[in-house]
Amino acid sequence: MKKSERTKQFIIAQTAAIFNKKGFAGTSMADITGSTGLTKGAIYGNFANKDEVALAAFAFNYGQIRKTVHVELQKAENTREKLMAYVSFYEEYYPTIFEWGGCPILNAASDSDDAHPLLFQKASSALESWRNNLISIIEEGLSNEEVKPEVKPEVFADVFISLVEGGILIAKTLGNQQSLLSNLEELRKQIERILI
Amino acid sequence: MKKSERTKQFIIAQTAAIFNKKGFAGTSMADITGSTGLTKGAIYGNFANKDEVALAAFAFNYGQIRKTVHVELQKAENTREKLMAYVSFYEEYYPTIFEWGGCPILNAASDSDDAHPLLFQKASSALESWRNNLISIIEEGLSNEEVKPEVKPEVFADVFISLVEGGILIAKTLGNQQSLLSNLEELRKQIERILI
DNA sequence: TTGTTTTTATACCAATTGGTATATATTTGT
DNA sequence: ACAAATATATACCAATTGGTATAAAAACAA
Repeated sequence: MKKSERTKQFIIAQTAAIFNKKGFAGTSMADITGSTGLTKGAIYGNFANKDEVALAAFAFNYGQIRKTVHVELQKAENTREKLMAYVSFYEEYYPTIFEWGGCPILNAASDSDDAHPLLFQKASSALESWRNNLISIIEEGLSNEEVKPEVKPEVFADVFISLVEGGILIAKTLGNQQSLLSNLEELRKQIERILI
Repeated sequence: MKKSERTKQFIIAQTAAIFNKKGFAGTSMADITGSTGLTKGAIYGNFANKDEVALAAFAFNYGQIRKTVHVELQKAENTREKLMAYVSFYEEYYPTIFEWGGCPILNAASDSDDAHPLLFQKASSALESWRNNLISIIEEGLSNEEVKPEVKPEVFADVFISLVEGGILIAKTLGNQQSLLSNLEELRKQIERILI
């Protein structure tokens, strides 16, 4: 790995949480140089502009979560285990997610919807891919006769995502983890309810 | 109503949607003077600083929703009708909410959590009061024997809020209203499920 | 080790940021 | 209608914004 690539990764790692917490407009180049200890010369030598750092930071934040979920998902062997793997992931990692400023998809989507179309598109794609993955799991469950035939995959996927993101939002805003934990427990029940 | 108060209300009305869409850091004084047609002199003659305009804009956005929900809620006579009134409100007004940049509580909470403690506190209070209102409705339903005794008010309130806010988030991010509408339909079913 | 390429620090830039002093208009109470 | 109070426009401010040219320093290939 060349020096430039290492520096790039270092900059991303140092600024990812800042962008997630303060948003695109709220994060300045001074924040970036400050948190990395590098100068503007180094930043602009590795990134074309602030936008590219923000985009890379989002990809990093999202990638961390994606990667970890993927590992949990690999262990799962049927529909129940796959859906429950998501729940377990959030039960286990929510303190880390909170430390990093909350869910990057929620943050990036509501931060950039009107101001930063490129970042918004990335957030949108990330959410869509999560949703599509849930839909696939349920569709597979339907054809395997693990899921009740009247279940609509899209509808359940949206409820699923809402209980997770809503739980994070409430817990972070009210400062009580319990709201997320009880949402996850409720999600468990709703998963059981759609299974045969 | 004095001139200053009228101007104040005018500034708030013109900037409320901008703050909701672009966030605190993303909205500049130039945005405020631009959208009102007034100069800095006029703005700073009526508000101490940008913070106060942002705070007033949030209060306005939240107040609009609160007021309209309150009207719908007045017509309701029992637990079912009260809970359903919320659902009907969102079914009816979601196009307006989207035009204004989405739910002000969600936006303000995720915009200000790390950057602007005062605004975050307002968003937090707003969410708490919504949650408390739902809890009260369910508690009353419990003592009236309209709600099944095993129902936990806090848990259901969190699920309720999550389905609404999650639906808004998904619909706005993916550009499909259907996710919100199906969440609201699902919420209706979940309300029926806790009723006796 | 040397010569070339790449990476970084410094110093600078114009534009914009939030904010203020003040003088001129405009309301307002009488 | 008139004087006092209030509100607004203009011109300005220092600080910060994102970004660039350039020269020194470090990494790299031979």
